[in-house]
Amino acid sequence: MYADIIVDISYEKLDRIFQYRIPKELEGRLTIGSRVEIPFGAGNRKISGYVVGFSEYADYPEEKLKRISRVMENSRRVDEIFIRLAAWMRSVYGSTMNQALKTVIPIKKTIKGKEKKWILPMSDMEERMAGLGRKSPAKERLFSIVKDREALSFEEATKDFGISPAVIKQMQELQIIRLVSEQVYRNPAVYQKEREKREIVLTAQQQRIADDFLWRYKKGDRTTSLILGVTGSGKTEVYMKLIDGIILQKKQAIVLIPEIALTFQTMQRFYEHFGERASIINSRMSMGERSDQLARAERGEIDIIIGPRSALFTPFKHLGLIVIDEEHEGSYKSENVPKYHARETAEELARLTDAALVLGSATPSVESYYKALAGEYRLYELSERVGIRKLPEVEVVDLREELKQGNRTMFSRSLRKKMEERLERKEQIMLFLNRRGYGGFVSCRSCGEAMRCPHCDVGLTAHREGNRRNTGFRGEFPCNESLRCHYCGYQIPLPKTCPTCGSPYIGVFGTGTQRLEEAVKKEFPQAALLRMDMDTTRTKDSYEEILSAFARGEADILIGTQMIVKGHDFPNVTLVGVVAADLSLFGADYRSSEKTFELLTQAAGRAGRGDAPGEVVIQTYNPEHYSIVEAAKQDYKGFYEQELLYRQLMKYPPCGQLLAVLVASQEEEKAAQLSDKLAALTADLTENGLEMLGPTKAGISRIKDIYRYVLYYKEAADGELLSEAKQRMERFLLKENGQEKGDCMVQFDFNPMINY
DNA sequence: AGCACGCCGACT
DNA sequence: GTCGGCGTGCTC
Repeated sequence: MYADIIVDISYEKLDRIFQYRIPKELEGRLTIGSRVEIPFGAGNRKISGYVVGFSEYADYPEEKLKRISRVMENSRRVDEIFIRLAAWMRSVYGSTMNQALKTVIPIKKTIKGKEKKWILPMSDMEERMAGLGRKSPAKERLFSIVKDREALSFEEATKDFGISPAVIKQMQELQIIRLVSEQVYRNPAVYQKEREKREIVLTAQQQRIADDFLWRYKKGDRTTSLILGVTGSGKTEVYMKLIDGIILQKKQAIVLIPEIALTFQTMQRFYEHFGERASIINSRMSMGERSDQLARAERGEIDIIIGPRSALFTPFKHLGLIVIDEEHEGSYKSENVPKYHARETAEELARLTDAALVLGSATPSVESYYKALAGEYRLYELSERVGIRKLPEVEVVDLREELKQGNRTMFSRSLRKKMEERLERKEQIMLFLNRRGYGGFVSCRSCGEAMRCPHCDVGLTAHREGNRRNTGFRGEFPCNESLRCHYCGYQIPLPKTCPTCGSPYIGVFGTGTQRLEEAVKKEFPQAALLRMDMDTTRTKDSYEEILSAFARGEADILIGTQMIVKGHDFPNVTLVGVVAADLSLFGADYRSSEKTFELLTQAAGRAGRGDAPGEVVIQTYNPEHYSIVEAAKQDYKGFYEQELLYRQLMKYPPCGQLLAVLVASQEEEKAAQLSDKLAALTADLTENGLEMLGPTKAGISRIKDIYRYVLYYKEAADGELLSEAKQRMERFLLKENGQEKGDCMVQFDFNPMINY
């Protein structure tokens, strides 16, 4: 047996596995995660590394393998746990150990590798240069460059002036120059002034849940809990009470929140109660700020961290509780390899650390509710809304009827009437459309040819930059109308004539937020509008800006995509209009109904959170579809029952497991060949009940000139055959191709959230 | 990152 | 020849 070891040096080129012999005296004393001291490099200098696996055979000339010097007993438990977690992620999600480790322990690399280094001249550098005995042209060269300057970046020196790092290092030691690394540590969180902690007052229902959970926690029961709480039932208060309880036992807590809901309001509530013992991480923070927070956590200066998916990897020494709010959110699944799901990973982390996991949602994922009903999770229900707020009244409008009546606008008569009323009463309106951009695709009405991206196999979408105020564009596009690719960002001005046949009759089809905005402007010219979608929120803060502008009452109507329905309370909003509920219903995705139900339920929850009662209008061509019917009733369980039938029938999760294998290559032929090969490799498993779909060209068969083939596997039971299939493919790829070589890239994605 | 190897020009 | 500086490449 040999040990696979990752070297504890923060340098990219060393970021891979090295194999070592295991000396007799250490046999059986090493586990994955052990920290060891090893001889490394030509000088056999002693460095530390982590055992990340064991191999029976050496992949490297056996005689060259060195022996592990010793185990470092004082290795930190946290590291060990994260390495085990990475090993778990590797085997479950199919990535390399390094990719997994990078996701789990990102600090080391970033803190040393990413910061910018500067070379500064020293005041007495001339004398020191003169003091050099021998001639040294490279030093002279650097000297002449630096002496007239304030500073020179390290990169510039090595790349542009061809000075090697060795020389720079020497000159630093000779005190001719000075090296400064730029670390921008802006003051991170805006801390509350010392003030009285705000105590949490719970309703009887909330209190019962908290008591029951903490009682079981003290007994050592670590069953995962699912809190099904209708919107406005005060899940956050319950979380805070649970955290209070585990802090009393000297434990720490991680609270995961979807990035989009990480608003100032949310953090405020935690700060008000927990003060400086709580800290927040978000994607707007610089690497420095982020690792600063993680260091504080490791030192035990904080007890609670609140953040998105990646906050899961906060190195607490005494983790006791992980809370995942809005657990159904798609953003908990990583888009990057390893494509881990925060919920599943949190479950494993909780197991490794003996922490408890609490999930919460008004519309739990079908998977989680299924487990709760099966008794695998403990189910808690919060059915009462806090205060006396009533559920909004929901009206479903059949757009087919509207069409029959000759109404061809985007607004049904009912929605229009209600909008007029609100505008008169100076109340606010939200219009929700599950689609971005100005319109759908652009095509020629003469020859029927659609405008497509030359690099990605998708249609281009039209964008109009008329309304500068809200668009977030800073005038970098000269044209007023443009065609853009949503995948690679390719952009051309909107052609006046068809590039294929020359006809001037080209037009924009479909609907989008910009189109809706124009329609509203035409119908309600007196109303002030704000629009929020991917295009108006390019910059990190514009999201917050738009929402707070709306909260301040600077506009009567907020138009937007799903972004506007998450989090945020707008007390003055009394009408929510879902303009076309079907848009998310027919995505070629088994989660379409679930997504639609979630979005509609959330959208409805936005109305009438203040004193005025709220109304919701859902416009649809499918008024009898269960996700619309049940969303209108705000009935999660009703939706779940019908959705489960569909999942059972189709063997989709939770009644089955899916594995998507994506094979990508610059050369289409190679991707096709490899995907065929992988299919052949696993073909015999179909006899045992594994279903294989494909391989075929991916739905988007080309992105940025990389061809994509996809292979789907489906299994009714526990996913054992899927793992078997994945393992076979991995082994094959490692042998034949060495992971990514062979000009192909292969990615595994379990129960994917997207369509390939 | 740190170390050694080998090249190259300069000087004994 | 030989010595030191400098770039390059490797590290199980």
